[in-house]
Amino acid sequence: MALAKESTPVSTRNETDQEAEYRAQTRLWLRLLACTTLIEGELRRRFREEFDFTMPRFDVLAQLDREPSGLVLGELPKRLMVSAGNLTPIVDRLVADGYITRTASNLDRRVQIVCMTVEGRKIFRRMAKSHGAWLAELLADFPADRFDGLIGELDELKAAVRDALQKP
Amino acid sequence: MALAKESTPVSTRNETDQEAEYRAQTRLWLRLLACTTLIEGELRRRFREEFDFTMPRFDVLAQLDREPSGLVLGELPKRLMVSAGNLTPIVDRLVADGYITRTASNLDRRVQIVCMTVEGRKIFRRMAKSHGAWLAELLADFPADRFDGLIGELDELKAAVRDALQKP
DNA sequence: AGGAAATATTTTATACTTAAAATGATTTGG
DNA sequence: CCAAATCATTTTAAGTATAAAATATTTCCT
Repeated sequence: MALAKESTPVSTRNETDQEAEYRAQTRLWLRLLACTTLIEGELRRRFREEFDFTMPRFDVLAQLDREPSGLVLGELPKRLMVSAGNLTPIVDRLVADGYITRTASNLDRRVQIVCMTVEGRKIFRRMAKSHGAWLAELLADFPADRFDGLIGELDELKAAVRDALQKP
Repeated sequence: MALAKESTPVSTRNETDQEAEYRAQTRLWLRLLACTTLIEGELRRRFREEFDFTMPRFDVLAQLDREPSGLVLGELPKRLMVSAGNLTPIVDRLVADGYITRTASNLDRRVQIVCMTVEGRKIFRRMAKSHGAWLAELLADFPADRFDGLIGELDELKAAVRDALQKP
């Protein structure tokens, strides 16, 4: 890093150490971001080209595929880690296009239940299969015997970050 | 429109094995995405709250911080892995706010050079320090002795994906 | 030289994303 | 029993992102 053009006074020595420590964490973060961006960009491109579909739409369907009896709308932002307001137009479009239904609960009229249609499920399955194949293709050169190890590390990383976010 | 491209590198296996393999790769992808989303969301929140700044803007400044003599505008989309059109309004705003300058090259009037201002650099340094501290805080619970290992794995993963993207 | 290809950047159209305010429905506490 | 707090969802405003078309400039090829 080209930070040290001026000589650092003795009094800021711990500052320099601090920056050295930050560097390792920044490297990890940049690698994580680079991998995600790389894969995400390619997946988006293929979704668009092959199915004229977007990843956020696919992600919603993926959640609903696991729930044959549908899902309370409010569950989606939690599971997908996006804001609630974001989902409104996405769900709107999926409904308009016939992939899912949205029905108000009659126990609590604030609540809405979203559920994949038969036709939606059929199309989703086709896309999910391609999605798996694309990932397999993109990850083919990564040694198969190190998959589980990396998954485990990332699980721990995620747990550690979650813990850190809980603390304050 | 019809790109009859079969992306099935494991075509000799039966469907069950294929799906089982896809599952491991999907798990890895979802973990990667979850970690990135979690960290990115928190960083964005803090940038906004502490500095009323966004991450894309910070990312541009981070590139320019390494280049005291400025950077050809066209380098930014490559380094940041975003589209060129995306950067136009971001650079516009950074110029308007006095963080950077944009000057046309007089050797080639298509080309523009962007360069951080003295004031921009000062503010950037302050933000970069906080950014490092936030990352340190978020990653504090991840064992320090496994940092380098994970960084190495991610480097390999990135290289593998890049290779896979090169192939066709 | 003169027109075609290439290059750098911007514009346009569309979609995603968040934060914060607004809306409408339900629960709760005095 | 009703006003206030709470909750689920939508709307709004601003910013980010892409792909594709447009613009402006330079280079390349006879």
